[in-house]
Amino acid sequence: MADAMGQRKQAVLRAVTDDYISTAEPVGSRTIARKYGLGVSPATIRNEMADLEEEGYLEQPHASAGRIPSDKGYRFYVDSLMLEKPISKSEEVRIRKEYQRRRDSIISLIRATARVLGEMSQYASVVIGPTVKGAEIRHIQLVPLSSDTVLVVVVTNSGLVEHRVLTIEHAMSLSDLDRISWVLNNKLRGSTLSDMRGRLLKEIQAEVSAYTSFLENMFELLIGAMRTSDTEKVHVEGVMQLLAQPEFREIEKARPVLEFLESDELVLRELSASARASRGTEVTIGSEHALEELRNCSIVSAPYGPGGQMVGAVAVIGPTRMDYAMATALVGYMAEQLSELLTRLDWYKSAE
Amino acid sequence: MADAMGQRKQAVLRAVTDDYISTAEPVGSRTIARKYGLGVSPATIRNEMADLEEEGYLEQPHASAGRIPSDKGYRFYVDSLMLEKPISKSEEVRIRKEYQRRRDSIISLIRATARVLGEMSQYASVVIGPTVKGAEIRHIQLVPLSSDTVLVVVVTNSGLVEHRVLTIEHAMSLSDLDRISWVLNNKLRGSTLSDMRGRLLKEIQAEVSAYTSFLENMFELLIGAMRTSDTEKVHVEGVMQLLAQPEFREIEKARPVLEFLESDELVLRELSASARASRGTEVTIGSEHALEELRNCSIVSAPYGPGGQMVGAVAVIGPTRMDYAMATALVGYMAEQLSELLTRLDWYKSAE
DNA sequence: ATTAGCACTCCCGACGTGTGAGTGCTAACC
DNA sequence: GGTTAGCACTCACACGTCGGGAGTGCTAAT
Repeated sequence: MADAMGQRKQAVLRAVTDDYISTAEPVGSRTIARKYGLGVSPATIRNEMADLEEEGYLEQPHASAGRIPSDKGYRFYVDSLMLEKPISKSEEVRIRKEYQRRRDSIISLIRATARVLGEMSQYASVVIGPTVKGAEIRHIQLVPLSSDTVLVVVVTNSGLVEHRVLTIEHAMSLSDLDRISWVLNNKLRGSTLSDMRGRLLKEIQAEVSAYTSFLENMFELLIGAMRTSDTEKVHVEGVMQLLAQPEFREIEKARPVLEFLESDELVLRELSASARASRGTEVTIGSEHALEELRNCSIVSAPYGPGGQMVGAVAVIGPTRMDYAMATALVGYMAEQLSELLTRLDWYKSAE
Repeated sequence: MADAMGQRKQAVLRAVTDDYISTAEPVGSRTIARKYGLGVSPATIRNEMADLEEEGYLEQPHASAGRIPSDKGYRFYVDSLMLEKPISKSEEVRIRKEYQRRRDSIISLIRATARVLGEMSQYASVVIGPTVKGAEIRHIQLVPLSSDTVLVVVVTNSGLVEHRVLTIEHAMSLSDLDRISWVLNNKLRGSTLSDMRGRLLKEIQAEVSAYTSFLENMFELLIGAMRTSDTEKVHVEGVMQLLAQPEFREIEKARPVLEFLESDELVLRELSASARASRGTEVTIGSEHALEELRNCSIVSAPYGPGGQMVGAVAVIGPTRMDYAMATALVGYMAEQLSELLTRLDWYKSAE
């Protein structure tokens, strides 16, 4: 923090981290000297390592073991030491192929993203589906279900489809519903759901005055729905791979993470920050997490969305001993590709 | 199988199974004699147990341990020995409350079902969402997304909403799409998706002859979509609880089940039989499963659907040492409640 | 500043052993 | 003949001991 780290010390920290990431075993001075050509003896490495430990970059599981990086060490590694590891041509092809096949709905895309990310990273992956909150309304349709229920279907500009069942007091005929649908569409097309309550509500009520209370209920429902629907959009894959990692072999260690991943609410809260901020790929390491449950994990996340407007996030969750170079490259690429696809879906100029 | 089992032998088998289910420890003759008032000495119990073992109902983990039920033993227990354990009033209330809050869409219902089932059973739960296959079409809507894509939204009688993005060759105006939507609705309302290809396709093409190829593509897409969409409807909850069970404490034991639960395809294949057959609650025990991965598990499943027509299934997955009485009661009740809710949504007589 | 040498620490697996739970068998009992 | 008491036998498991090995920190020499 205070003084810049010497070149060799950085090399040692990088070597320790690289080695620990790939072997999961504490690494000793001898190993470093042998496998990484620093041209100095183990004793010298030992001195450097002792310094690094004192400064908080390394730690020792027990007195006679090798060193492993601390969270601070990983942080420095990610920020300054890590060598870029661009994704391979074959991976790229695999991803494109997968996306080619899943163009038929946004949900397919999201699910495919989660799956591919999980398989390729060998960690757990999370994808937060696009939020409806700020989205533009493209179409609203009322469909009668039973004598006292109506289904409200909303389509947004990015191809999202939300629907809710609305209970009504008085039976309404098909033509009534069609007429209301028609008015709604004319008034609402192009505005966002959040716009709905104010001015527009009044205008619409004026036009179909017979159904004031129906409309009020509907808006209430829709606005409420948009708030709660988010938790239904968390997609998790690859939990198994996470359990295959040596740090999670005893279930007691894995429990906190699994509990986190099982709770859509928690996942959403944790990642929504990253989804909104357009900071690009972001790494959060162990104790940097606000959540106690994640102190043994790292998360690599990136927001995505059409044309720079971020609507969701993709992420990989693994042990702090994660292959950060691979994960950042992969997450970044997936977010980029997904954004591009969404952009292509969304450039219809509300003509006519 | 051949001869009816003596009363006392049955009592012993029940005692062993009950005890093992609640303690997860092999149970010895002494325990039985003490905890379950059979009025005979341990030695007598030992003789009975030796017989039961010979007949294949019990087995011994190792020579000096107590007995545990074999799969055959569990089967007999489930079929003839198990005492009914109806769900408690408070559980009932909890379930009703939960359902009260989730009436706003079918997906909410399904998810709530999975969650409640998981929490209450303390095992993993699976819910297969309703299939669109045989459902009646209530509404079709075409919504333009970009200049070369159209979103097709289909609403079915049970309130299911499916949507797919369709790529088109020539740009189509909003009014064109509206007109086609209108024709489609008139023709298709009330028929099922499977009906679509034959007669109806021709009729519709005659009416809007300008868009022959568009319609063909759309039908193709929809029919394909309905086939593949199923795998998107598997909801799993409570994997954590499964891992908390003593038999899955070492991850190696849990891996097969977890792999099964992670693969929507496998889950669907395994449960779709139970979903279609209207046999009611069904129990499959360990080696009775066709899948090798499930040899350490039991599944309690029941189909659900509106008015006797089954469209999906709910299930609980646990170790073979599962509390079958609780699981069958719970699964049965949930399926019943869910069916009732769906029935209520679906009695609109296509008036007008 | 770097390195060789060395004593020291600590984890880990192997081995032996005792204990306790539970069995099967045999012989007595009703 | 079914039931029971008694007893020897068998394992799994927990516990303590004991080297071996890996890796360190320190000191003194280069």
